[in-house]
Amino acid sequence: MPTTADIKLQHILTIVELLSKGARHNFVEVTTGQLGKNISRSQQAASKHLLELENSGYIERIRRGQKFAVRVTDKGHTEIQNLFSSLHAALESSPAAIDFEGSVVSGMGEGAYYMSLEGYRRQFKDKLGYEPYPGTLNVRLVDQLYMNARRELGRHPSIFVDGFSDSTRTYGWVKCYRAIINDGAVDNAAVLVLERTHYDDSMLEVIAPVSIKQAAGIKNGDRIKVQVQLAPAQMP
Amino acid sequence: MPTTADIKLQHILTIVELLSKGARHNFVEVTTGQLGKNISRSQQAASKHLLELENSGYIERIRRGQKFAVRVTDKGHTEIQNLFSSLHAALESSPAAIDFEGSVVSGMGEGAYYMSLEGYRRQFKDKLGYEPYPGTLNVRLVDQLYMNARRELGRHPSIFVDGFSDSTRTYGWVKCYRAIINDGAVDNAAVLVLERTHYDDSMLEVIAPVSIKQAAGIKNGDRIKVQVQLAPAQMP
DNA sequence: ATTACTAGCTTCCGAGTAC
DNA sequence: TGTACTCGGAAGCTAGTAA
Repeated sequence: MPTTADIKLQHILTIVELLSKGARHNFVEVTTGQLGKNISRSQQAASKHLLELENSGYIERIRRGQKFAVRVTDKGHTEIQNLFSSLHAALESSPAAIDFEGSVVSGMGEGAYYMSLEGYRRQFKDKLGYEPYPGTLNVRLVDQLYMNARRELGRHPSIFVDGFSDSTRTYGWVKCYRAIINDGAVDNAAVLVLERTHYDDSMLEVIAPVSIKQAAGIKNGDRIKVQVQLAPAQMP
Repeated sequence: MPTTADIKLQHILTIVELLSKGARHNFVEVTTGQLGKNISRSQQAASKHLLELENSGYIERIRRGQKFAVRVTDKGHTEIQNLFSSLHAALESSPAAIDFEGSVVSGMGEGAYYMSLEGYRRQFKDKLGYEPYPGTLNVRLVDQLYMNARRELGRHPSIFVDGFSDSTRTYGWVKCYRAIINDGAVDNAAVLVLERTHYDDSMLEVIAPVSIKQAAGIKNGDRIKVQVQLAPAQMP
């Protein structure tokens, strides 16, 4: 629960604008007209904001002839810092993991075949650190909710396996995402997003260095949880 | 000018609350009642917020029976990041300097006497890196604006010179702030804030390794600019 | 020119309630 | 239980204008 105290949301833009004019430590001259323009409000609204902020002790004003010189007080600065911290926490607290749930289905064998090609296997070894156990585990997602997440999975940064071609045809790229099966039964699996897939968004294809079915003690039709680990979020 | 785009201020709390519940990558179940409580609004308001955010593409919802599962979209996340960046810039952009303007007055000689005591001089040498030119320069501030700033100068982090005592009496501490005179005519001066001062808020006492009057080419009565350099702002 | 008051409009919120 | 509709009141904004 964000602890944004008792400052009015509407006043944030005003204080931010003042701060960016350097009003943290020095009194700066601002006209209500200019301020209004900068916060996309009328001159009158800006005037009201300043009055309210002054009455609440968030800013300090000194008459300079007809204009005012304004400075943000410690109280005002603290409020903005609190909001900043709330945003920081909210943006950081992303667990950077996407949870899926589905049921194990017998693969079509097709995916398993492609993934066994030397052109892919060599890259898996290089980039994932292991040669996958033969075959891919197919997971049929059980809820629209997971399908939506699946659809956008490929947009996240991935371990990228390049496509290649042999004498007869070309093979598309594969994006790999490290994943954990059933809360840790297998902790170094990888979910694959294929350039040319034969499945829709309701299917997840998973590989691992070992047999997932065996390691997790599951069989076709069983429920399975797949947690995709994303790269740590980047902060600007 | 902050570039906070077209998201409504009122919706920020809602998105932040959703994000802190982990709704960045996964759909999370939230009831409008609970959400309303957490953002200090009614259930109805929360419901309206979600509807508007959904229509604007900032969040995505999926019906789960009677409840909803909600996720923040990239668009929504970007908006919050933009606001975050604005705040960051506003809080950072503090030039961390306080400007003063005043006129040079002949000191009372008193300050100069105290500052020449060995108990102070040794610490100046240690902590400022130089032995001050004998005497302090006194600056009478010319505007209420500067006096207000002067009053709170002592609250900022300083180079602290301890008090001491000799056989006859005790001497108070001195807070030093590095300062620049007349845009660089002297760039290693220091403004002093004394525990026991005999001046009011309209006076600034300045020392430097050289004669400020001589280095800046000024005499009593002349206008002078003193820019106090604060330590870089700390970010939580 | 600048601040800020008033009047009126729009937006936002909360209560009651349908589903 | 849940969501979300309508409606009345509160809050915020703008235009006009006084000082």
